[in-house]
Amino acid sequence: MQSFTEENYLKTIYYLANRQQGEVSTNALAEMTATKAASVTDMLRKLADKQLIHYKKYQGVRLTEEGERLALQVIRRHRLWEVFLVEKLGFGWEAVHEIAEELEHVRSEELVARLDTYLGRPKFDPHGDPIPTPAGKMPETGFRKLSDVATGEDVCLRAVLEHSTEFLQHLDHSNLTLGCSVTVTEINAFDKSVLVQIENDRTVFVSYEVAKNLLVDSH
Amino acid sequence: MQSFTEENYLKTIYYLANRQQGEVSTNALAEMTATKAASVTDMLRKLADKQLIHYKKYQGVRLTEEGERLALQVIRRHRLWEVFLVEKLGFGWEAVHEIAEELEHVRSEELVARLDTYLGRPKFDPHGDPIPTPAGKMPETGFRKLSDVATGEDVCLRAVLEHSTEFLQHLDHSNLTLGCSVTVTEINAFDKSVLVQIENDRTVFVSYEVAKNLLVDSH
DNA sequence: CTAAAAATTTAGACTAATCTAAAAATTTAT
DNA sequence: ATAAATTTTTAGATTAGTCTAAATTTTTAG
Ligand SMILES: [Mn+2]
Ligand SMILES: [Mn+2]
Ligand SMILES: [Mn+2]
Ligand SMILES: [Mn+2]
Repeated sequence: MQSFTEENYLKTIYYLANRQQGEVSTNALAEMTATKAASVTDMLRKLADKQLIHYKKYQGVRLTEEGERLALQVIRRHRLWEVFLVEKLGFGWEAVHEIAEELEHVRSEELVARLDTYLGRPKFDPHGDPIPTPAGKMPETGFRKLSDVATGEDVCLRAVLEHSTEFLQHLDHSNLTLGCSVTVTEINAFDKSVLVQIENDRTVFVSYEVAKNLLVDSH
Repeated sequence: MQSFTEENYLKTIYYLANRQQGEVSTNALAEMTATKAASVTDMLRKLADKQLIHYKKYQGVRLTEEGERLALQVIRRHRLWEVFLVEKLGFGWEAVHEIAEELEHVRSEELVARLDTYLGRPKFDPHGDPIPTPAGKMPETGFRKLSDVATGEDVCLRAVLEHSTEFLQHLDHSNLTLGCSVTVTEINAFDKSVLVQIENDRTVFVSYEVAKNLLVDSH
């Protein structure tokens, strides 16, 4: 059994490993967990002793199979709770992350299984992130960035890469909702901003910064 | 802001103070929290420093107003989550306490308020225990024990005093469900066991041990 | 009312998680 | 290829919560 702290480290290692390529560095972990590098080193030794990570001094860190399984269980719980908070309790998608950070540490297999059933076995969380399987596998999504879509293409908004309140509220104000169908009508050659038509209705302006953080697929 | 541990001590002090009369003893707390008396003493000093309890060495302990308010907030969260687990996720009433022990420590006013609304502002948890108000007051229930009911009286099952799995499952098997109306048809003079007729239908045998742990009211 | 028993507190130690400052290893740049 | 810069680890402390063993206070009983 792991502590809250150990679970948070495992989750963070998972995220960083999938953000960059190869081993995760001590400093990157220190920044993400808002601790100091010295503290991270101590924890890495502990996780290595428990066989949850591969760790050689000065060489960075990588999850073992068991470590990845545990990390994905935590992420599964996090994302299921986020679905609950949005779908059942009516929270906005910008408000749920903080609360899910706490709920994710309630470890009861039975609870997670029943919550999953209650929510209708969702495949994605409110931000479009895939929910890991009970067995501990992260589903692949073939999403690409809106900034990579060609003019005239008709795609479906699926996920956000940026989770900040400001970004999510900006999307709300622009009527850009996950699940909605958009057509790229124009791409500005200079600043790469795009105009998209939402659900064959109104057209909205999307800056390159925003388009880079929106994931879509082709229905 | 209190730690999980501090919240658990406050809650335990509240329960013990309302179980007996007067101050709560160090040993009673040690037993309830499954720690040693020496550890309790350390924590009592800390809670006293934070003005959450009245504490004089060797004299036992009592919650301050602020301490009681916090204890009741924890109990409110615990009981609301128990309602959620039974009503929404379909857990049996014997299975929810353990999980609620963890969920009760997720501190988000907004979460508790929304959960309360979502559940329909319940007044009682699955065991018939009253849910404290958001302001931190414990509602009074005028319940009395089934063992104190006279022959011929018609009452409603409202709560259990004993929360063990064995007891709760025994009630399930006897078709004794909270909310159901029972009439005492006979009281055995020797062992104080009673016969009750459930919902004007079948009659079941209730031992004195069980009757002492069932609370009822007169509709 | 004293002496034994019981309850409580103190003293000193341990673990988990963190920190700062200093040392060591690795990477980068001349 | 060496020196400088950066990253990482070690050393030594700190805090929360816990423990055992010993000391102290309160309660109970003769
Ligand atoms: Mn999140
Ligand atoms: Mn999310
Ligand atoms: Mn309970
Ligand atoms: Mn209960």
